[in-house]
Amino acid sequence: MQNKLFIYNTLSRKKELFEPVNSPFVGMYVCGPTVYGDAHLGHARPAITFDLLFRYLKHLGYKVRYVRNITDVGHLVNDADSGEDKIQKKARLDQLEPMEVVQRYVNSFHNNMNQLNTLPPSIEPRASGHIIEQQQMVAQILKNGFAYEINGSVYFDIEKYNQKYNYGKLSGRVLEDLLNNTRALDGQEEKKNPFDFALWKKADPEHIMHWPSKWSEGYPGWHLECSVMSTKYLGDTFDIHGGGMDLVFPHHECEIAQSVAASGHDAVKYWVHNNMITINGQKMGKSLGNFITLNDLFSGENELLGKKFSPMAIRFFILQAHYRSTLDFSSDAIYAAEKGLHKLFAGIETLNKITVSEKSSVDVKSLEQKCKDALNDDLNSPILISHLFDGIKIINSIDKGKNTISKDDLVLLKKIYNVFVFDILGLNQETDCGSNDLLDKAVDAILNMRLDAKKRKDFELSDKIRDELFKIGLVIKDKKDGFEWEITRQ
RNA sequence: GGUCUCGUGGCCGAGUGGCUAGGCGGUGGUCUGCAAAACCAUACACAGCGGUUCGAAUCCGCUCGAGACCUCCA
Repeated sequence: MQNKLFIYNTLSRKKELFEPVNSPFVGMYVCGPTVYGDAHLGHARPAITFDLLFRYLKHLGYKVRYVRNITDVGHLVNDADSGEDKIQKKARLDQLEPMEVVQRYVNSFHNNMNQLNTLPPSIEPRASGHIIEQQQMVAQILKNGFAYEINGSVYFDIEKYNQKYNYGKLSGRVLEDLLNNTRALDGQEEKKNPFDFALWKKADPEHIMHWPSKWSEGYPGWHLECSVMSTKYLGDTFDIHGGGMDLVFPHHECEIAQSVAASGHDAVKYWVHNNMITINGQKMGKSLGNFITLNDLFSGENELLGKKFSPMAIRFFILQAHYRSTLDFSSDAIYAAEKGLHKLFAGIETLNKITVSEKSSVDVKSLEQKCKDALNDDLNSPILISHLFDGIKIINSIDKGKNTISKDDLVLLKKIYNVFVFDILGLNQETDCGSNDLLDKAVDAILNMRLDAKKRKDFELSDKIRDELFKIGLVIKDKKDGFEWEITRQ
């Protein structure tokens, strides 16, 4: 294996050599959204991070099955195990059928994910479609003695589990410490222990999303769906489980406990977590209300923005930071990313024009190696991008005649940009959305008249044309033998 | 309060015990009728104080500051 991918495993807190359980097959499960609102910038991060991983693993030749769930039931608004279902709440507020809410936001999510050019997962299972499987897992955990039933609800018995296994190994928590520092929460009377969590919850009379079971008319607990759906589609033991860092505790910790309690062994080999996007240094999140939806970013309709940003600018913005670092949002930061992306694509256009020589005065092979090394080092996309910018400098120097490139090297150089920029980073060149054939011809006609004016040295007229076009959003770029123009984004 | 993470130049953001990160912005230049765009070249940094070391921004300790998780959260 020439490529050795190292990936940071939250479980060991180390970068580990990636070796699939059953090579060349790779199973990857990523926690998807709870669909009760439009996706915001925070949702874009795991989507893009694991899209990058998905693409890179495929590039390395693995057969990857990528499963990302849709949570359409079971998450509660308030305290753990009491309170109202988020989707139900939203349905009540909007006077919609719960599944209507789900469908609306699933559609919106898919649309946003397409805009960001993330590849669709291989399987996108929904919690509501796996109620029976979840009940089966609850039964198995009960049978194994790590859960108890009370008043029609079933709770996971943390203390019992911790006697035999280690609850807290993912998040580095110690159960005793947790117990000593518990906040007082309401609605926990039924539980033996505050850290016990619901596997099955009896529905209150007003609760409209519920299913029959042998314990009660109720609904599944909020950690269960991932344990169930990941192993159902990826097998008892699979390679990668991903998600946001905020899910490490308690969500993923509980998932581990459930899986181990049910099957006796861990299901996941590598736990991979992306960090948060912050705004003014603080986590962007639904509950804090400081989030910006992707739709707002793309349309510019937000006070914080002052300008709209293309999906690719957002994608590039996220890829310019390492996935395990926080990334601070600001309009300026995304603007900078957008400009950088423009420069990258301009360089690639130049690459497609440069001419070959007998020999190369540049080292293309080492550029390729640096790009590979960057990704192999825990998906270091910012380093990869910095090398790609170095390459752009080389491309420009060849174009200007300061360096030369051989035919073979040019082929390789083009391959590098195709593979890394388009295939792996998943960037694409967006077509000008406002552009069309008629507009192209009209602007060309005007600019040809401007060219005539310039030849007559009628600069007053030519400048006026340039200024007027600029005002309506067109930038004119004069060239030695003509002109180019493009639409500026507002 | 407990556990953990982080503090890099105007901004975003890599990295690391000795070798330029990169992008945006700034400045200077090439180009241009002038601009713009593009390209080239540059300056600006490692929170503070100690310690380890031939050498630390990088390791250790302390101080200050910010944040995450402990409740749904990507």
